[in-house]
Amino acid sequence: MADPLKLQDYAGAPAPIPGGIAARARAQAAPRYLDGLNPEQREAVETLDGPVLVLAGAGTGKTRVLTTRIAHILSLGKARPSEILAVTFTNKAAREMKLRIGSMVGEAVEGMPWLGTFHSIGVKILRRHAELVGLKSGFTILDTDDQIRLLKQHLSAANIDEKRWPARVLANLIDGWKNRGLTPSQVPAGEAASFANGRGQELYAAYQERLKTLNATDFGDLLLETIRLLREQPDVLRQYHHRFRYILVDEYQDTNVAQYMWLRLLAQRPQRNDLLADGSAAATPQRAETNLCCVGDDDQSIYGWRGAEVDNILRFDKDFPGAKVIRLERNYRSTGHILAAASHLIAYNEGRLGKTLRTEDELGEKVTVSGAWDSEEEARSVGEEIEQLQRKDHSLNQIAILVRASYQMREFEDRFITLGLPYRVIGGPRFYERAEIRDALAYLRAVNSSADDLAFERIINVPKRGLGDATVQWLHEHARQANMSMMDMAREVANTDELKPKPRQSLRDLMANFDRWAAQKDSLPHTELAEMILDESGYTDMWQKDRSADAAGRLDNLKELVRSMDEFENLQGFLEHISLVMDADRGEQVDSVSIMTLHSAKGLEFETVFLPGWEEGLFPSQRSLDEQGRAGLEEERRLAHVGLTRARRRAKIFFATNRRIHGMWTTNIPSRFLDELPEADVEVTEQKGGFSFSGYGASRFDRQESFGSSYTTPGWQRAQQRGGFSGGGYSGGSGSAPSGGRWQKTEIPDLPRPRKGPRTIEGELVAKSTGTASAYSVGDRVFHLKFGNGNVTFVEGNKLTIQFDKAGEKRVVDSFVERV
DNA sequence: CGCTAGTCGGTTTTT
DNA sequence: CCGACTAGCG
Repeated sequence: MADPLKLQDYAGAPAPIPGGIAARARAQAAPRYLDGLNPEQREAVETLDGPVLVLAGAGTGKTRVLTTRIAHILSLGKARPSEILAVTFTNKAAREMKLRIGSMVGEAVEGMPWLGTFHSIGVKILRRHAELVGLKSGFTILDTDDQIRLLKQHLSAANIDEKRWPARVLANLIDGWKNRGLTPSQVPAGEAASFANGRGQELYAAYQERLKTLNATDFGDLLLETIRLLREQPDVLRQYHHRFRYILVDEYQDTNVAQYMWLRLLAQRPQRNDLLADGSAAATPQRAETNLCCVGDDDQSIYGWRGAEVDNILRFDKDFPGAKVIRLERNYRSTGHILAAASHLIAYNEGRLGKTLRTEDELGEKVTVSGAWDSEEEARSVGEEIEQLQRKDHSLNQIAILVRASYQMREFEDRFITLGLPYRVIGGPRFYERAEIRDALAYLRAVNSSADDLAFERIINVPKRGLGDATVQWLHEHARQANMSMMDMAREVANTDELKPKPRQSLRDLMANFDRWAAQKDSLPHTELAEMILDESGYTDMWQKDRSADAAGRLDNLKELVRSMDEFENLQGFLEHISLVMDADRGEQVDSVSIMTLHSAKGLEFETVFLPGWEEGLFPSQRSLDEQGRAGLEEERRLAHVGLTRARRRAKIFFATNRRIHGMWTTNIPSRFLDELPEADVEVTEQKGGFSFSGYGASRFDRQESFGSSYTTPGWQRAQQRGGFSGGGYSGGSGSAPSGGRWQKTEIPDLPRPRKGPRTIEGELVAKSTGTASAYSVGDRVFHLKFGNGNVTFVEGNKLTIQFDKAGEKRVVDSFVERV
């Protein structure tokens, strides 16, 4: 620690006398960090003893309460930084919390080793006591990809047809069991039977067995094994009970059963007598208290589908008797109309604790609802509105488009590319999940430990070096028989004539490389080692030769990876943390519109939020309804609530009558959520008398005959053929065959619709053209970030028409391309 | 072994 | 429509 003295100062001593006086003195000085908290927030910060549940509605200062509470504990000397357990769900949240605590208490935050995600804290505990659960402390953590590859091996070993019973499905099943804290023997018979004719449980058990031999865990084990450890080793449990004087949990509504069990073990301390074994425990009066503080919002629980149990938060006061429940209902984010709309909507949910959000802000703009004929027009409207805002000097960084499903994004991307409107897509594959990163890591893992079969297998033929399935299979079997790692087996067999000459030579070269790298592992700085490995293995070369659009990006990612290794002491340290902590937080500084899913928007806020796709079937998602029934609907509604409450000043909802999903045109009716918005806070735009606010029976958004302008979209043409949209848009028929179902997919034969791009939008394009001649001319070879390489075929002002090698013909603004 | 043409199946995402 | 995965050929 950089400055132990300062740390001591904050921490105080457990003994009551010096800390007490100092604390009182500080309290009288009315610590500055408490300034500006409202009474409820203050109560949440100052109620330190016993279980506390803080129900923090959207925008009510949840993180502030959490961080201030920690600062408060520290400055009162109630606990040392190392005696506080603070749990979040994501690394991002943990980082942010650390940052904010740091800004209040300074370096003391560096002494908080127990601030992190459930998983990272689980690892920390497990590494210390690994032998007690049958692991060695250097165990590796497998991610989903490794997990699936391992399961594939098991499936083929068990002679199970992978077509019928995919490894993916089994992985999900096992994950689900682990989320619920179930070990193989605890899996309910009925569920185990659902996979491979009742062999699910057996496979789960075999998989766990295999993990132990590999000295590996998957993500679920990080929780499950910790639970097992704490249950089976009372001494260890006592040690942590003693250590953690205060426990704080963020986003409690997202906890799953395993996390809940984990938490309860740590938080539900035995009564005081049990603790008196330790001398210092007797000295402090509240030792036996469960100083647990959970912060969450049942109305923002949107991860039920991956095991989160809203129930955990709903019954908190039963689990922790005497719990104090504090509601934070003053919203500091959104204007009146937005908040009213969101509150009214969420009130339709039955399973909730119930909060009433208030704001002292002005009413502001009403939430707008706009209809569009199809998703293309929807994207066009959103684009126009954004450009209007842009003209009024609104920052694009303060604008977000929040969609239900990621396939909705493309439409906006296409449109924004045409307009030359900068945007960024948030989410998508995360940094460490990208193939190139995983490959690079596999090389490093294999060099670091010759026992890491999974890593070795991943890169044995990447780049292609003539070591295909046959060779890998051979190595696999023989390594297993000889009870040695694949790498060791490979090293041996490379010098015999058991393999055909070609693979043998390849293998020999590869192993020579590995030996050389391993020899330099300790002498060379690990970043240099990494660069060397990536170069000499031919991996960098492979991407440099690749001419696809994302190859450049991948090379950047690799550079980024090597850069990020700098922060670690050595290769070992880097690899230990990488599997848990690696995520791309490379904040683009360019002013741009954010496009993301509603899920990934949780916790964020923007001045203006666009919410497209509010249609039955899409939002609420039909699948959610089918699979989860009412619970599914309520979760979708919470998602809508999350979406609306992301907006500070403007929320703009859209729905499209026609949408192309997977190449099929579907006709949808407006979302029921639209009917659940309060009339007084909503403004329906861009319709000429079509919408009548007729109460909740017949949707007031159902009737759509009256969009005035002329449209050339397929949906419109189809509608005209059919004679308009009477009948509420339910019918999905193509005109010939009658359609039964409401969500019937309808294939439209290729109508003579205008070619995508130029024609329908010519007017706008010309109007926006800068007039200055483009620096490009016909025939130029250019590179585009999204579309890759192509040739310019037409130039008009700053707009280029480009024939891309892979993506086909597109029209883009010239600032989006560069010459190659 | 590696490439390519065909099939299949497509919410939401963290660790 | 578009990507991921596989069977089957060179």
